Amino acid sequence: MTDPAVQRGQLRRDRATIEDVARAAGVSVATVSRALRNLPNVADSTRARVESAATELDYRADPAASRLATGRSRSVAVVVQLLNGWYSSHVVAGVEAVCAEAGYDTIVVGVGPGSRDRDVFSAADAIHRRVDAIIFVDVRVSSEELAALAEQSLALVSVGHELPQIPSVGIDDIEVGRIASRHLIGLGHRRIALINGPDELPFVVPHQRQHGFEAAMRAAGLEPDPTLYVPGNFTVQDGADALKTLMSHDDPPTAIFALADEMAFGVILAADEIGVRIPDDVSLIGVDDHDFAPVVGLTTVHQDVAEHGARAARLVVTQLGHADEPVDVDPAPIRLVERRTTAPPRSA
Amino acid sequence: MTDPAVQRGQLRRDRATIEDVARAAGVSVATVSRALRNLPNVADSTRARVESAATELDYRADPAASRLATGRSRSVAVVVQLLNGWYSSHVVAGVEAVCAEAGYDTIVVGVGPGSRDRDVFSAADAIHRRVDAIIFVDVRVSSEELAALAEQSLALVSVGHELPQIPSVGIDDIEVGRIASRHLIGLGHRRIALINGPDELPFVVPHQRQHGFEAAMRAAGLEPDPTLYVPGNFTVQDGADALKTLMSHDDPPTAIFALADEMAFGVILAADEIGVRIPDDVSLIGVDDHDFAPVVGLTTVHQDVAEHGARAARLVVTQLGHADEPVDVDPAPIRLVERRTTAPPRSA
DNA sequence: CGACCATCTGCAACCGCTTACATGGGTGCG
DNA sequence: CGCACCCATGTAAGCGGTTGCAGATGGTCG
Repeated sequence: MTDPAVQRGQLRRDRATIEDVARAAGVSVATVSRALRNLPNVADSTRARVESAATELDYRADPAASRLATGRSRSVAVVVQLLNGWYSSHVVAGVEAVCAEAGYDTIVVGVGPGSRDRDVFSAADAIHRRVDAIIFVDVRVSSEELAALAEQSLALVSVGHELPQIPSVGIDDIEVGRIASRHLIGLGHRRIALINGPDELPFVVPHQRQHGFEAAMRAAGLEPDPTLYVPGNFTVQDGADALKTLMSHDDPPTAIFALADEMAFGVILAADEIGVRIPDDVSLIGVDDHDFAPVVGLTTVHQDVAEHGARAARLVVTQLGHADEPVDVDPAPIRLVERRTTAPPRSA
Repeated sequence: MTDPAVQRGQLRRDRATIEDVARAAGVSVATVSRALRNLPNVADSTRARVESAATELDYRADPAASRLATGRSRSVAVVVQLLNGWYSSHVVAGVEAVCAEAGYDTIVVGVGPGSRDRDVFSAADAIHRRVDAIIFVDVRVSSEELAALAEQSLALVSVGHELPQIPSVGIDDIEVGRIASRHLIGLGHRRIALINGPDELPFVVPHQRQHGFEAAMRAAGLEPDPTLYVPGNFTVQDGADALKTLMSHDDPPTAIFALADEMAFGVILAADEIGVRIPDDVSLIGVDDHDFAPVVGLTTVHQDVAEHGARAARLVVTQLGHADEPVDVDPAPIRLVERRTTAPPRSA
C-alpha cells in the first residue's frame, strides 16, 4: 500500500529516544529518566530543562523498554467468560475507564464456553509476563491456579463472586434476595416464586440470592415453597419458559422473583403471549437494573455493574502501588427500584 | 498480604530465561531463539533438543524483551465509543477471539462520550508504541489523525463504517435498506415510515440505509414520504417516541422500518402501551438481529457483528504478516430474518 | 579553614531477546 | 584431491530504558 520500507517498519518514524532528550537538555540519560518520572534528587532547574526538552521533542518513553527494565508492564488483564454479555461488558467498561486514568492498559481475554475452549489456565498462561494484574469477572478459578498466578507476583481481584485468597468486589447477594423479597412481601404477597440459577452447578450468586429470599420469607413468618422454584440459566428464554411452568402450577404464585432481569424480560414476554397481566395477575421483580429494565418498567434491584469494574481496577491499581488512597472494599451499593411490574396481589 | 518481598517483585519467581534454555540444551541463546521461533537453518535434532529443554523449563519468551528487540508488540488496540454497547461489545468479542488465536493481545480503549472526554487523538497517543495495529469501531477519525498514526507504521482498520485511506469491514448498508424495504413492499405496504438516524450529524450508516430504502421504494414505483421519517438516536426510547409521533400522523404508515433493532424494541413497547397491534395494525422491521430480537419475534435484517470484529482482526493480523491467507474484504453477509412483526397490511 | 555531609549528576551494568555477521564443518563438483 | 558453497551455530551488538554506585559540588559546622 504505502511505502513498503515504511511498512516493514525499517523506517519506523524516528521517535525521539531518551538519548535525544538527554542531548537536547544537556544532561545524561539517567537524569532524564529520573526527571521525567519525578524521582527525587533532581534539581528543579534541571527537571524543568528536561521537561521542556521532552515536550519539545514529543518524547514518550518506549513502554517495551520500561517494561523490560522495570519488570512492570503497566497493564491489567480482564478475564471474562462472555465478552459480549451485559454484565461482563459493563464491568470491562468500568475497568477500562479507571485503568486508562491511571495509565494502565486494559487487555481483555475471553475464556470458557463461547471463547474457543480456552480455559482459565491456558489464558493465564498466555498472560504470562504481560500484565501486572488480573481481574477475573464471573469466572471460576481454582485455588491452585490462583496460587500459581500469585507466585508470579500478580495482583489478583475477582468481580462478581468471591474467589479463595483474593479480594473481590461485588454486591451482597444475600441482601439482594432480601430486598427483593421484602418488597414483594410488603406488598402483601404470600406465594412467591423464584426463577433461580442453574440446578446443577452450585453457583454462588444465585445461591446467595435464594438464601436471602428464604431468610426474608421466614423473617415474615412465611415458608418458601420449593415447588415454586424454577431453575434458569439467566437467559430471556429461561424466563419465558419459567413463567409458563409457574402458571400451570396447581396453586400459582402471585409474585415472581427472577434472579436476573434478563429472565424477568422473558417473563414479561411470555406473559403477553399467554395472556397473563403484570402486575395485575402476577407481580414481577428482577435483579440488575439492566438497560432495558426502565424501558419495560421492570421493578428490580439495581446494581452499578460498571462501578464494580471500576472498583476492581482501583483495587489493583492501589495494590500495585500507584495510588495510596484506601479502596472501598465494602459490597457495592444496591437499591430497590420500583417501577410498574409490582403491585399488591389482587386478593389483597 | 503475602511475603512482602515477593510482592514488590524482588523475588519474582525465577522464570527461566532464554539463557537457561540455552545452557540446558547445550547451545547458544541465538540458536534457542531461532529454534523456538521456527526460523530456518536450525538442524532438526537441535531444534528438538531446544524444544524439549524449553518445555522442561516451562520457558516462555518475555514479551517485553521481544517487543523491545523486534519493535513489534504483538498486540492490537480496539478503539471503541461505548465499550458496553451491544454493537461494540460484540465486535470486541470477535476481535479478541481471533487475536487470541493468532497470539495477539487485545487491548481495549474507550473514547468519546461516555469514556471521560478522551478523544481519539489522546487515545492514539496513549497507544503510542504499545500496539501494532488499531481497530476503530464506529468511531470517527479525521484524515490527519489517521495519517499521523499511519506514520507510526500501524496497521489500521475501521469497523462499522468507512474511514478515509484505510480498509474497513462492515455490511453494505445500502443493501440493508433495500432488503428491509423490499420485504415490506413485497408484503403490500405502500406507506412505510422510517425511524432514522440522528438529524444533525451526517452519520454514514443511517444515511446509507435510508438511501437503500428510497432506492427500493422508487424501484417499486413508490415515492418515499419524508413526513414519515422520524429521527432517532438508536435507543429504545427513541423508538418508542417515534411510534407515538407516527401514529398521530394524519395518514399513518402501515409499516415501519427502524434502522436498528433497539429502536424497533421501543416501537414494540410503545405499541403495547398505546394499543397499537403489531403486525395487525402496523408492520415493523429492524436491523441487527439483536440478541433480543428472536425473543420478541422481531423481523429484522441480520448481521453478524462478532464476525465483523473477527474479520477486522484477521485483516490486521494478515497485514502484520503473520498469516498470508487473503482476507475476505467483501461486505459481510446480511440476510432477512422473518419473524412475527411483519405481515401484509390490513387493507391488502 | 578543613572535614563532613547532603544533593545532584553521570557512568555503566543490566533487563531478556533478536539478528547481522563471523566461523567452521560438511558436501558437491571439477 | 581441493575449492567453493551451503548450512548450522556462535559471537556480540544492539533495542531503549532503569538504577546501583561513584564522583562532583556546594554548604555547614566545629
